[in-house]
Amino acid sequence: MMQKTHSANARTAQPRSARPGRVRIGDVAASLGLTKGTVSRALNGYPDIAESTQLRVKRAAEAMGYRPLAHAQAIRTGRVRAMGLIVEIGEYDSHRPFLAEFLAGVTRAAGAESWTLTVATSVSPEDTQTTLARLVDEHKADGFILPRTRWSDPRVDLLRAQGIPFILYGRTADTTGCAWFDILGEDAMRDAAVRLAGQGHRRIAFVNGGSEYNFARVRHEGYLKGLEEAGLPADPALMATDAVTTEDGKAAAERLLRLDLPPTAFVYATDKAALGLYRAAQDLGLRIGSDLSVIGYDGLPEGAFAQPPLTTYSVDTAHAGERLAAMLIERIRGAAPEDLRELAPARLIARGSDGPPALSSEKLATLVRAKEGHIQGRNQ
Amino acid sequence: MMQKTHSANARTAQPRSARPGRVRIGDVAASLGLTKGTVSRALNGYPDIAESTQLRVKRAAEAMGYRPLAHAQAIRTGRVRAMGLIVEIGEYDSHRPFLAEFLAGVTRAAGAESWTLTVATSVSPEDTQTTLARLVDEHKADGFILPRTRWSDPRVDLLRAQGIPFILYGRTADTTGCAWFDILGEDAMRDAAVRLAGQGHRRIAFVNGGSEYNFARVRHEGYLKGLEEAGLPADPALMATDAVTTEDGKAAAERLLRLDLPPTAFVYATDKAALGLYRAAQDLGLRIGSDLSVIGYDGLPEGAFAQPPLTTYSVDTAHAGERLAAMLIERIRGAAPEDLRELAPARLIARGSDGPPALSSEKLATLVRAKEGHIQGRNQ
DNA sequence: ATTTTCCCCGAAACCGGTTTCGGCAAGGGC
DNA sequence: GCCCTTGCCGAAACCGGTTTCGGGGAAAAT
Repeated sequence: MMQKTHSANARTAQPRSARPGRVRIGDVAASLGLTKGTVSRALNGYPDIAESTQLRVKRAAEAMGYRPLAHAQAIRTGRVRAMGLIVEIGEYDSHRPFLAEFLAGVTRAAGAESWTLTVATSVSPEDTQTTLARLVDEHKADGFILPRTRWSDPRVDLLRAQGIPFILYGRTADTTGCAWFDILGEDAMRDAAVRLAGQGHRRIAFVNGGSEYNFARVRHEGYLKGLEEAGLPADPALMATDAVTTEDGKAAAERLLRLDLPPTAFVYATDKAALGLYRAAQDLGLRIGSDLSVIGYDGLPEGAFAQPPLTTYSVDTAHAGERLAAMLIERIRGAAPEDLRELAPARLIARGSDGPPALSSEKLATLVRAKEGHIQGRNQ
Repeated sequence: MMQKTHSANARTAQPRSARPGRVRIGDVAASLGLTKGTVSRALNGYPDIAESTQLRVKRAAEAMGYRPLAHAQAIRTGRVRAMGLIVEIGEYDSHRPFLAEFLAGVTRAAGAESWTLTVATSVSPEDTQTTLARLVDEHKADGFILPRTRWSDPRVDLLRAQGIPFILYGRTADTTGCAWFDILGEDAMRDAAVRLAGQGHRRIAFVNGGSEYNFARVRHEGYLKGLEEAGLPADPALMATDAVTTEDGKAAAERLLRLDLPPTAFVYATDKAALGLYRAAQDLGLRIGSDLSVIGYDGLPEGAFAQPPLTTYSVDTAHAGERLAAMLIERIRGAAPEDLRELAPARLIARGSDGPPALSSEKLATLVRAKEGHIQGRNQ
């Protein structure tokens, strides 16, 4: 192993350490007849440096193009000015479509403070823990953004135990020491249910996402609250869980439509799953927006291209990233976690997938049964 | 500004630098009765340390859970063990769907060597330059992955001038000092043309992507080569450029189909644009896979769900990321750029969007004209 | 038996910053 | 006129590693 390193070093034949030509703090100091300690304090705004000197130093540093090495500062300050993000990339990963926007938001806010973002990926929760531990051990980041919060989240346990700052995108069970930013998915689901009830729907189904995540919990609560506000009974038969993919969403829709009294309206916790209803409807010859109403959540671009375009509660993912990054920096700088808790609403994008029911549940049931018999007959 | 920092420090009230409880190299040394210099050399496999000592040290370090601080090493070695990636997120960004896979590949390979990835985003080429300069100045990365290479690429100029290692995802005009990994888009386009010709098509159109990128250049060449191999003439009227979005792809298709002798087959440089042909075909009442044939490129997931599913040349983006990261590390360790140039083929996924032409160009032309007149008539 | 060689390792410098400590000079109070 | 602040900066320690240099001791050569 050493051989490798040695020969490599030999080949590059560069001066043993940093880039040549780089201007160091000593250079700035020398050019001003000061010591590097003074320059450092001046640049960092210490109060025991004369205002005039401070200005002189800053001007000179600017002119000479001096930029302190982040890792050289880090050795003393213990801060690398970087935040960590571990993206869990499963087989069917639902934040894939938002990743670019999210990163854009995070890096924009981070860059504004001259921070950077260290990204890692993982394929499973266990892998996430391992990777997180490595980043922590090597201190590659001063704090972490934890997306897709689980109800009981091992990442939180790890970081809390080590006393490392973090911020959640989402909420979690044990809130002690937790800062977070989250979207009010519960409000969206509540509004969706109320909206559909207002259109005349009486049987409104709810298809939830992966139940290990916290967002599923709060969205479910919101849906229930919506029913309550609308004066509708909560029927467990009308609720499905763990619809992650479009296929899942389709399967859930089919099951619900085969009920004796099927729902005429559907609230989906995710757009991706909601698109499954479109396929189920197509198979059954039902028209979305009249025979069936559906409201989704996320603001997935594909939803806008569906026929009819999907009514949804859209999340500003870039903004979420920005807030998370900014808040994490505050947290690392010492702000109390209790003061860093922010919730933002999702925004309704009313499109064509919901409206007054064209059929009663009874009529819908006969229609479905007729079609199903037909399909079965064909298949046999 | 200082006030802020000061009060923040006071609030956290942590020991002034690194985490308490962290085991440092001195601790390992003390526990073995050695000096930290010796421990460092032992861990880094220097040949002037006795084999037995080396083993003893490594075992102790392992047992004590010692992990050197990356930035503490960096101050002397000049290496932070991190690579940089700047993702340009424009309005219609075509690598968005691949970003997750790409990051997965990059971080997998990087993590295998205990490297990390620093990600930044930008909104324009100018922004990219600024961001790149900042990362370079602060030495947040030892080298960079440059995706979406342009024919003349300012990022290359900047890094070359500063002597900072980089690797291209794609190729560029001036290859001096450049290492790269790329997909043989030219071969894919050539094969696509030959394949369509083999199915009996005589007029094969080509709809290219953004012409500022190098990939457009090579894919165009491949298409021309394919025509030549098939013994077909190259007709400039059958070629379109800069189709970035699905809308662009649709517009290009419509223009081409209005020709006196429209093409019966289309080679698209990107799947995203190719999906535009589906919309154009739908409007004109033409069936894809018989009336019109189309072959795309990228392996976009949406293509599989189109009706009929899109035949395409699929790119293994995760693999590309892995190779790029691994090669960049080699480059940084001193390998010559000339030895780090790798090309991989795209893989044909034959689906239902291509086949023998059901109509001649002449018949197709009358069909289109009839339909167009109809639409115009309706619109007026 | 002495000298030379070589193998190991300790001591100390070094990397590029930050932070502590102390001292000098000017200003203020008595 | 003297002492005590106060403001400002230099000197030096420090952070956690890496790398250079040199020397002690055992083995090999003479």
